[in-house]
Amino acid sequence: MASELPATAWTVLGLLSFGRELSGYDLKKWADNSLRFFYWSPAASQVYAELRRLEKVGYASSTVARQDDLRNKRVYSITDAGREALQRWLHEPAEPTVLKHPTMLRVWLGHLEGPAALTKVLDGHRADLTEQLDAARHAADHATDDASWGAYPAAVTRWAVRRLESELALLDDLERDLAQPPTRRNRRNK
Amino acid sequence: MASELPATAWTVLGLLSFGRELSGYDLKKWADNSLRFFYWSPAASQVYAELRRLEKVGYASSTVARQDDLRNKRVYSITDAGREALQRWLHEPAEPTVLKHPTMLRVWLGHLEGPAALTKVLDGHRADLTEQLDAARHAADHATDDASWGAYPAAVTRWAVRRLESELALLDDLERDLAQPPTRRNRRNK
DNA sequence: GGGAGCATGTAACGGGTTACATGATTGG
DNA sequence: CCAATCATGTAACCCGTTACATGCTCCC
Repeated sequence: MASELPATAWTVLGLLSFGRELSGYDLKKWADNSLRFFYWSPAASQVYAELRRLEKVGYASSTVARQDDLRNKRVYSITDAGREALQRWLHEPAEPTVLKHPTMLRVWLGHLEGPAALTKVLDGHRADLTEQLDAARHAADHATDDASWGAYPAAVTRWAVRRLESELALLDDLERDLAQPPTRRNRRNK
Repeated sequence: MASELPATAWTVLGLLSFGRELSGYDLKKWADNSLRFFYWSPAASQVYAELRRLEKVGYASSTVARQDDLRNKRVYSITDAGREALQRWLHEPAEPTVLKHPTMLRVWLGHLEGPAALTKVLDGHRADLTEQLDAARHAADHATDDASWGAYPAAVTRWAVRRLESELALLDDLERDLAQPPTRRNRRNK
């Protein structure tokens, strides 16, 4: 059973499932400003590769759209078979969530460094987070106003915003914890 | 400059940096009940491969410890060069955090399904989260009581617990949001 | 003139996974 | 006796990345 196709193929097919005709270039752009906030954005070359694969198995079809005179691009749309396959995939149990947090790994190795260096690491991370939060807020506002992608993507981008906000809060908690770690005794009882 | 070694090598070396002599088997176990809560746990075969690599570049050294008569295992320890290299690595800017959330991907594709199927997906995810939370709490309690790994790993496991708790809260928020999405109008102004 | 955006790819590489093999010991 | 745990690896595979190539058009 397994999965029939790699994760990237499903996400690309997912992008197509909103009913638009999109080129590889478009797909990469949409991935960059929606998918990346809760999943990830494949390399451009990978997008093209998956599109060719999807077409080969009949889940997508393409036509060449000439726009001006010599400007050509190949646009893809999802097929009925593709939509069905995607639905089947949705019903399978979700793969485990992946969280790979290099900053926490560095904190975890704090004994090599001491508190001073850690503060620097944490500050850097906080800066990254606020930057991401900003981008996510823009995406969420846009998705909330522009109804054309539907309610679900909008809700998910708002989720992404709240997630980043709570990551920031978690960072503060961590710093407090490092300054004043709980012990067996003073641990609030669960 | 880049990174000299793959991420797994640094995490394995990190495990070794706590000063114990550990076998590949041990390493895999420690990864499973600490690292995996905020980073990830490499396959056993990968652990052995990285250990051989670390030894080749002089960041770890190994000796064969025979325990009974014929039970042998190869135990590794970090070298001075290894500790220095690890410290250098800590100082480089952290790689971006990776979050790959298959459940949110499914919600994002909610238009293929409708609310009923989504509830099932979300319930499944909630079950996963509570299970993980349970495991994380055990790890955190253990790390808080057993001082032998030091304060930093303990603080990070507690961070992991809080993170999972807030993920659960975020799930509730998402469900409320899906039931009653904000619009341009009623959006709290920011 | 040149950089940015549009548009699509190829080639090489490697990190990490799964599946499998082996064999010993311990405990129900 | 069999399953689980200890303990270590090999082989095949492939997903996905980086680096690179190409060429057009628009705009400063």
